[in-house]
Amino acid sequence: MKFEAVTIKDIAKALGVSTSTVSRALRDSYEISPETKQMVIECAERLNYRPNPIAQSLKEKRTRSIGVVVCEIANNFFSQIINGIESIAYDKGYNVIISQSHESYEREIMDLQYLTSRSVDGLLISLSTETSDVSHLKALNEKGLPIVLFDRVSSEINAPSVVIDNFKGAYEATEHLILNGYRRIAAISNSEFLSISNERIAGYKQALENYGIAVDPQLIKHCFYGGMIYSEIEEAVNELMILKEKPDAVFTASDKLTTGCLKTIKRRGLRVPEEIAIIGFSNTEIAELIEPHLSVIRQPALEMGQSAIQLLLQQIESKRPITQIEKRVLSPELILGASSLPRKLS
Amino acid sequence: MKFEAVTIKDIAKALGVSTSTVSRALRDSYEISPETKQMVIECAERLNYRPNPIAQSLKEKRTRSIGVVVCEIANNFFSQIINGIESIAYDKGYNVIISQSHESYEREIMDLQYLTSRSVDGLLISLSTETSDVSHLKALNEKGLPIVLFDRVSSEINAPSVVIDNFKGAYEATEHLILNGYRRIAAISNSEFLSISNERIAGYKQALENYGIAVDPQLIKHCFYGGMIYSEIEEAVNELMILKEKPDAVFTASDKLTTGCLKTIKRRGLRVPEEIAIIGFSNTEIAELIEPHLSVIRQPALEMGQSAIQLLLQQIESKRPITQIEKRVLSPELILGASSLPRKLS
DNA sequence: ATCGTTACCGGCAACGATTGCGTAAAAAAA
DNA sequence: TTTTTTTACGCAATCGTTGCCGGTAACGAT
Repeated sequence: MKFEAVTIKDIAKALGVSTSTVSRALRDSYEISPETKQMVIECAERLNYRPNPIAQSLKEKRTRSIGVVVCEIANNFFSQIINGIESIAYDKGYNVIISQSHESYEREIMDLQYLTSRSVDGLLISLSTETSDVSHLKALNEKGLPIVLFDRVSSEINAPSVVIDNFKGAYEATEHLILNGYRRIAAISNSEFLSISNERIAGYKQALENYGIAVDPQLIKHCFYGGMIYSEIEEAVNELMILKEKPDAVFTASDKLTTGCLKTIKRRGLRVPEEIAIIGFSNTEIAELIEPHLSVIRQPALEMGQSAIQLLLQQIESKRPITQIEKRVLSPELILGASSLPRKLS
Repeated sequence: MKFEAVTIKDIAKALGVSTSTVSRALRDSYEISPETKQMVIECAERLNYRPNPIAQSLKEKRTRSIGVVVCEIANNFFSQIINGIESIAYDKGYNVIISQSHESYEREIMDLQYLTSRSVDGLLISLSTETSDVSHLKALNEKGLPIVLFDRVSSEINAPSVVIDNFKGAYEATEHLILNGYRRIAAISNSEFLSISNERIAGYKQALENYGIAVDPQLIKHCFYGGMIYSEIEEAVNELMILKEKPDAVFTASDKLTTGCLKTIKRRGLRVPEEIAIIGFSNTEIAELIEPHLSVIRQPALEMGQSAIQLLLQQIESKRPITQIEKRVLSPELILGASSLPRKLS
């Protein structure tokens, strides 16, 4: 398939027919006699012919490949999503081209440029932290490139999306802490520019309000890079712990933040949950191994990936542009461990 | 870039020159006058022209894309490797097409078929557990497809490779256990068909022998799917724990095996390291959060990915076939925690 | 005998970019 | 002024595949 690839011409020459005939025979056209078809198909098999997808792409203006942009591959949540995407794409004969934005707006633009220049048939993207202006995506979408947003979305783009019910996840986690007796609950979240971040903080606030606890802005920390840089988390935790009224619990809004926060807490020698309880978003598969067992809000990452690519393929393979913009909302799951056990009053 | 992509023809028409002139001007050919070049370049920018890589591929018989086959994306070790691959590929203008074999030989064959039919310029692969026959890869390689093997390799294929010094990692881990006073050291490893598995077990055995400890076959367990199926590990541990002479320590030979084994041990309520010590290969970023802190052999995954793609690009971009088959060996790193602390004699 | 169908198949062009070859015009050499 | 050289560009083929148009033979109908 590399140097001496067999082409339709070789078959034509071998059989003494025209390339058009071969092409049609292979595509099972009605205007080719059964005998010729038979002959062509046999010859193709004998020569181990594989159609050249490059040439097909050039003609048909489709590449059967889709682009995926995430901030980071080496991340439980995103690698699980990619797993979901890949599995379905594979079944449908599409291939997946992966790019990382590393949370950089510029890099995201570059990625997109690159992917579109490679003529992907569609795009799956979770926005970078730095991305506040989405006009590049809007432009692409309006030009007719099928796009599906997932996880970190933007309402400005008129495209289907798959998200987690972030509000609910955060609300339930916070409520759980409240019901277990915690009152000064801190929140550590990603950049405030991120959709997911705001929704999660909103859920957190709503829970506090519903239970008559005042929201204290001092207790809300944002880590711009979402914990990609560990010192960011460390600083946030430190700032919380030097408060006059220290928090008795903390809610963390992402995977890296959760593990990073716990790491800092442990390094400071604080006992969990006695001195500070913790619950957070995380897709780690080893919450059970962490001491104390970590209470987590788990996101259905695999399903998210599958949903996203399904929506995309649906869009790609439908002839007419979709008018109905579907927005799928998946529910996160609360998995309770010992890190948020009922508060023991001392 | 989707519907009304600007082509070289559009520029030619707009400027009243031929497409060849445009092409040559854009490629900075010496036979185009500076003024014309200037004009063409300006026009190209104005129209936001992007060369169509599909057409280029068809002509140049290269796609600037490389295929990657791993058993599983959602795995710390492999996602870190992919991160390394992607970062360098991106810089060099290549894109990365990812496939998962899910440890299945058949699926691996399919993946390969798919990737080669997409005319990737090169291939990066870590063999599936089930793969014992590598003739498909040999054939591909001999046909001229540049291949680099990583992690799970086969000596039958005449291609560059990047591996971890598995023997050393296992040896040092086992030695560490011995020096800390453990004597009945069990080993849980992947399928015995896997190169890495054998090397790690060999290192384990060598360490035992060097310290005058007899190798007990009963203490060596193989999990065919390397822990993809949790029950496999559970069973292995259970078998070890019903032995008359129970092990006092266990060495685990992969990420999933390590965490899975610890999970089982914890579920059985065994104290670590008092009742059983553990050390194993793992690339988790949160070993520190695990109680007791997990002693791990950490593999330089990012570097492995980077090394592999460098070797591949080197091969792709060199005119003549490489005669020197390079085999890079990276050193694993022992990171000691509390799970393998010196044995307290009771 | 002529015409219209039907069944089959080939030629040509096109997708977008690149390139060897040819050549007109300009510049240099005679 | 004529010849040669250089400069600068166009033509057409090519990569592998497919779509459109057209053509031919065979056959039955008129």
